[in-house]
Amino acid sequence: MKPTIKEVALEAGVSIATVSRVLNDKDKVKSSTRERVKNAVQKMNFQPDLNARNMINKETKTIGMIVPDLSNEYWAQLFDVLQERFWNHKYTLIVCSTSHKSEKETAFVMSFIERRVDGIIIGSSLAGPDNESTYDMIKNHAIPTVSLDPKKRGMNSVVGDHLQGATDAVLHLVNLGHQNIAYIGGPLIPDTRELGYRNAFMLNGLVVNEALIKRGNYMYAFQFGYQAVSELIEENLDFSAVFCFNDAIAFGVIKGLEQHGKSVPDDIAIVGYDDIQMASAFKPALTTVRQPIRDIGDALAELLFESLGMDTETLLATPPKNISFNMELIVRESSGGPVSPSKKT
Amino acid sequence: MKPTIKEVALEAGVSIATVSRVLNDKDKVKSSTRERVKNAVQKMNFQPDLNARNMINKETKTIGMIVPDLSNEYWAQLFDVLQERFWNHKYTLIVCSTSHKSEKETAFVMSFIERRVDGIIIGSSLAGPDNESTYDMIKNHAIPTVSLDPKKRGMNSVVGDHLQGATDAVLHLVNLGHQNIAYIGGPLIPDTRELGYRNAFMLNGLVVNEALIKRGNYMYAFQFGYQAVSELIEENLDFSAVFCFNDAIAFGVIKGLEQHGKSVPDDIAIVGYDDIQMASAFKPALTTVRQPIRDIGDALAELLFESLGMDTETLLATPPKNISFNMELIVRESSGGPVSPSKKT
DNA sequence: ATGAAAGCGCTAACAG
DNA sequence: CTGTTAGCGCTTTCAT
Repeated sequence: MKPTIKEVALEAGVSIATVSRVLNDKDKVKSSTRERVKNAVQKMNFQPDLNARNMINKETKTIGMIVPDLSNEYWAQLFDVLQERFWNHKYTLIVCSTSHKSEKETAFVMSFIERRVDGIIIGSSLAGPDNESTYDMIKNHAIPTVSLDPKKRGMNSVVGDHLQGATDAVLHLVNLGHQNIAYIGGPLIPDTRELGYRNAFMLNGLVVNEALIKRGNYMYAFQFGYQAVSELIEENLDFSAVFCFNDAIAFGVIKGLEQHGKSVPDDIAIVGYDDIQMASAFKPALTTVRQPIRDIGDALAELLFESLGMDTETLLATPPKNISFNMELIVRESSGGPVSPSKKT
Repeated sequence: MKPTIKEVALEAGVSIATVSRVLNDKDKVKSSTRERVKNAVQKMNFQPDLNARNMINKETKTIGMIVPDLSNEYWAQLFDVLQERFWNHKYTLIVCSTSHKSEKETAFVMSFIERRVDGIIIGSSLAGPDNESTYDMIKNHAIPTVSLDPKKRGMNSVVGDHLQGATDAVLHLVNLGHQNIAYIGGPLIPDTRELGYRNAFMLNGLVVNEALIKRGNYMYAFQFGYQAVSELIEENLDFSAVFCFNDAIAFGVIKGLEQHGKSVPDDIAIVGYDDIQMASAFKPALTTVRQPIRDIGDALAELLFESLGMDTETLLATPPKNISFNMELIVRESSGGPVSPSKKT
């Protein structure tokens, strides 16, 4: 058995209170006794039990985070940024990946509550009836939360302005002369990127061909893109460009296109979203929309820390903050650019 | 404040012991009282505090996992597989990403000990003096551990047979007629893949040109590959093929090669390692060595559960198990194949 | 079948 | 400065 504070006290010939004191060095302790205690701690290889501590402090120094898919580089990187931030404040970040299954989200939140996490970060945002109760649970337990989705039920949120990002992306394609632009979406509902897609059409007085929109609650983004574009081709639809929900889907789309003898960007222009590492390396290099992950992570952490410092009353009374970040269109080969992203109608 | 068992007991008009009983439905409780308690629980939205429970049960239902880099798809996928397995057994998996910094490994292990995790999974395996103490700490505290590195200090381990995998990969290149094969390694020391590389040379009576080996403790695999191959070119070295530690590096290498006007596989043949999703989509499609992630994850989980069920004495007395998995060479375009992987000298 | 009471390992008053 | 004591929220004997 691991040694407890009692054993250490015995070894050092002091009371457990004194041991506790040198451990937390709050109260004054005579330096000679302090030394004795420290030696005992060292000798017995003692590590205080964080859980026992937390029970008293009414906090767990733990943050729970839910993401839709950790294999997605965007989420992996965001996690990295956040883990770093929280670690510096002695918090442990627990991630749970839902693999786009909404029932899991609820289960994860329940487990977070059982574990008494100090805060929650919601990265996924699936639709469905389950979720209402999920958010209610969080509200009921008054747990500081930041969502990565816009204005979700009065929660704090940090979001990319995907309406702007998607609009820019599709505008770029329109400016290149494309009229029949397909959209291969993600599992999000509602999807701001789709809105941006429609917005770009509206701005140009164009009409969206609904048949050119594919949505899906997929498991593997890459495969989904591959499959969706294959359907588009097999349905004999006329399109000269595809805007994709994210880069992984875009890669799948490109692969699918090539498999069907189409070349990118000569036959079909492609724009992705996220600007993951591989985007610039891919052949053709991917035109995409870059998310400022670091900034998003920093803002998120800051917002959560703010809430963490409040008592329940203040927390409940404070209106949620919604922070938004601009997205940047990166033009590369896959869209048949280069064209300046600012070159609007 | 969240309701405690006391409040529930009051509400239901029973003692806390009874509430505890229906919560764990161990002892017999009259069905009428059980109902009353259940209603109270429901009404007050009560969730028992897992930490308080764990304090008594001497377990935390938590497993700590350390990986070198979560943005690496291999680790992300392995985490996914493991999270699923452990979740089914009511365990929470905490991942920590070291970003290849060995000091972090020690820090994470210490935090795991403080949190009294029930088990540890070590995915990274960095060299350096720090690590000795890290492993000693785990040993001292008698925490069930499975390493993803071979035979590390008498620990359980589940590993891919990278000696075999790398040997096959390089043999493939040799069979294709290459003699000057560079190796761009990873942060691991010792590195079995490098050994496989050397082994393939030995098997063919060839001599390794040490100048063609690049190693590095990098942050971003892709960039490292890019940079390493650029150095190779700038140093004016003669090589016609590159074997890479992983696929992300391979992509960087290909990018770097193209940037210097070399074409893959016509000028230079490339073989990667891992077979991540993108490998088949990349242009040229990447010849690589596939790791059986699912199998590795399953074996790992099983091994850890086995240890979890032992008392300290048995645990310490049980000799470590070392499970190894075969790797599979997947021949695609980047090596200038196709050649059957079994076609040896 | 149920309640009272003794802790789990630790911190935080409260006395000396 | 340091020891004693009362809990944190829960499980688990031991009685009843």
